[in-house]
Amino acid sequence: MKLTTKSEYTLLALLYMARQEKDKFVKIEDICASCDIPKKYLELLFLALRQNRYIKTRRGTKGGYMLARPAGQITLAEILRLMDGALAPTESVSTYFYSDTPISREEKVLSVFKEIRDYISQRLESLTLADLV
Amino acid sequence: MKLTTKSEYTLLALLYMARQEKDKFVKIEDICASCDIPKKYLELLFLALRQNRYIKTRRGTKGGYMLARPAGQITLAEILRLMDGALAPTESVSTYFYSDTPISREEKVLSVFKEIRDYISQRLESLTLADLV
DNA sequence: AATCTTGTCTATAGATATGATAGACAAATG
DNA sequence: CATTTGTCTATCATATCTATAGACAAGATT
Repeated sequence: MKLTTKSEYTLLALLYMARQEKDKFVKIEDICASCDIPKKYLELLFLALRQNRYIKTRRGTKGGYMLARPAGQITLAEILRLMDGALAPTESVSTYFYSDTPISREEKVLSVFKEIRDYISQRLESLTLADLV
Repeated sequence: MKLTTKSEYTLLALLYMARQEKDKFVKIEDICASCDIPKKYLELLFLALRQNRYIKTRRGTKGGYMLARPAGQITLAEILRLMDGALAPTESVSTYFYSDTPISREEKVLSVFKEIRDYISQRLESLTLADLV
């Protein structure tokens, strides 16, 4: 688990959108100005958000971005996973990891890391954008 | 928080030492062979451990490394912090961070991250090497 | 004393990840 | 058809991570 500016920028931008009136497209320019994010970089992040159906867009004058689903249906966990990968503190306890390495024989170590992983997941899955506005 | 091989290697090595009979110096060679860690790399990690008084050493034949304190007095938290830095999920909620950035105005986001940070710290501070052997 | 063994320390190299930018292209609007 | 705004791929600079090299220091053995 390493949350980078990708997650931070994305969260800021999504919360900005969540605060807009319903069905209003907001320009990336506005978000960048308000949240102090480099425009070209946020475009890249939005590309991923759009391809994963978290936001929808329209081009041209009057174009922009808006949430594709109600804020209450977008969890923090899915956003952070999309932007910065698995929430587990180490690869060795990431859900789809398996290999017979020395650390995989340290059962007690692994179980602590798994406990932490589960706590983080549950906490972040229980929160939606609506909870954070 | 990003746990890398530094933390994993270090933990493996410390646990190996914790399992030895008391007052026995163990050669880095042995640890590397047993835990599958590159020797030169582990030397580097041990340097930090030694400078921070977690292990003590002796050179020459019959030399090697051993824990400088009882395993029950070395917490997981201090080792992981030493090797991979702050346990907070993001810089923005790391203890000595302050700056007036957009994220610092998102109180609810920050408080979730702080909650996670506190959970991780408490969990890891409550565990010592002795608990993991 | 000479030599072997093992740890100390600084420098550096290669690979990967992160943060950011450039620019050609596509579609909506007036 | 010109302007505006989003789409997408490529690329770059910097930082971080993993690992190695090599000169040096000190304890052990003979």
